[in-house]
Amino acid sequence: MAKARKADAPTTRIEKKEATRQQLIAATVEVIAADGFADMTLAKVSQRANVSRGLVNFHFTSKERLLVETLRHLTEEYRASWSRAIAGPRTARDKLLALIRADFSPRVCNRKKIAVWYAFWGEAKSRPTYLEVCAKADGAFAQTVEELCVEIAREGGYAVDAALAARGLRCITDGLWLELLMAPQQFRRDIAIRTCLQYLAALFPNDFLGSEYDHLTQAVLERETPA
Amino acid sequence: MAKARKADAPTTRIEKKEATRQQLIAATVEVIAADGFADMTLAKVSQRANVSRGLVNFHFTSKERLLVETLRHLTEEYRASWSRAIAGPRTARDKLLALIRADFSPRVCNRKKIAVWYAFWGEAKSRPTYLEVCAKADGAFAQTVEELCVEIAREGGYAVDAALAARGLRCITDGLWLELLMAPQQFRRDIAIRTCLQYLAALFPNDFLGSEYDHLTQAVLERETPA
DNA sequence: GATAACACTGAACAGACGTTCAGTCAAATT
DNA sequence: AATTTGACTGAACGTCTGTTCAGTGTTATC
Repeated sequence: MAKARKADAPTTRIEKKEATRQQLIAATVEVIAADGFADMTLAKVSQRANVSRGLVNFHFTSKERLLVETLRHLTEEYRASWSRAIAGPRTARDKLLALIRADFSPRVCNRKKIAVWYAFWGEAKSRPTYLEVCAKADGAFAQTVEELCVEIAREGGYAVDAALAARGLRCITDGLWLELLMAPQQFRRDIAIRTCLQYLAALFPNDFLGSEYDHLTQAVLERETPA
Repeated sequence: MAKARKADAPTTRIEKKEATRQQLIAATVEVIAADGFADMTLAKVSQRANVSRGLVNFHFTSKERLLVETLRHLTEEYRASWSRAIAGPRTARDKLLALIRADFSPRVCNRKKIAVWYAFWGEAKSRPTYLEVCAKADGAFAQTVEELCVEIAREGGYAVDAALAARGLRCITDGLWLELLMAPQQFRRDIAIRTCLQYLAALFPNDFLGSEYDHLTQAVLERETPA
């Protein structure tokens, strides 16, 4: 029984270390979402993670570093979400639909996570490190959306500025996130997706307009129902 | 010379009181933009406003109240901006254009102000008062945009969901604000306005598309040049 | 011109904050 | 089995926080 152990309880030292590290990051997200950036405290984080006060500094050296690592975790999670989403479909049109689907998937698009995103964005101007971390992630996402729009415009023979179209789509999804944050009672996932589809249908009617419209919304929603 | 005094230096007590009150709110905006919500301190605010430490509590009772009043000031300033903008034009189309123009006017749409907006939004989930203040303002704005879209859709005979169209436009402007905050070097006012115009042109082609497209952008920009 | 009102000051206070570190104990190594 | 390693604890620290309040000087009132 030297190396044998229960499957769900990692006992090796490095596994355990990484586990509590993730636990601390998760607790940080919880605390920021619950109390806001200004009232986020290492005492609260360690309490929510069920560890001692001093452990955060042991793992992350300082509060600021913990925050940066939390932001990195968020961006990586988001990147993984959309990059997984576009891996399946073949056509640019279907990839774009998958991207929208991923953007409103409950895993990344829920009020708790979005509150944390906005908290970091609000601090970004005064802490350039946050800006840097976000810029890298946003840049990759923006480029992907733009490439898809370019391809759709080219293949469909649309006379639209694809870069502008891509920027518009990204803005709409960001704005919808804000609506979930600020007016959660009137936010509905299906309406959010319809807002995006309406935009795409207006710009690329041959690809997104018509009988498939409602069908698409439906299909997108069905895949989301788990949460 | 009983009541006579220099025009630019208010000397009556209530005038002076209101002046320093506004000074404190302005200083709060400055500090949040410069240091972020988490590092905003009454000591910094009073220092930037050139008043003593204890004065904030004299005027606003508590730090939290100062923040609420600052948010109220921001929402009121924004409301005044767009409501002044739509007062001039006659047609719904021109009102909508004026609304967009106002949304990107340097007076309300600059990186400092937007950083503060996002700071408050990031805290809104944990402080319902912020949510309440914003909800009222956003509700009025949303309704106005929707009414304009409804009128354009009806008069132009467009077969679009006007509510959805209005929501999309609001989201685009919000998203563009985020771009100014997070990627200021690549943000350009003319591109932002074009992004909105492209959206409107796609939904209401007869009103926003065609030869006037570039002309409109130009006209909008000319009015903005002062800043 | 005397009195009252009041915007404003700045030192003082208690509490909470991030950070440090000597000590602990279980897991890895020998 | 003995030893070393290192993740983890929790009390202690200096600092900075929002808030209070007795005192001050100017403005308004009588």
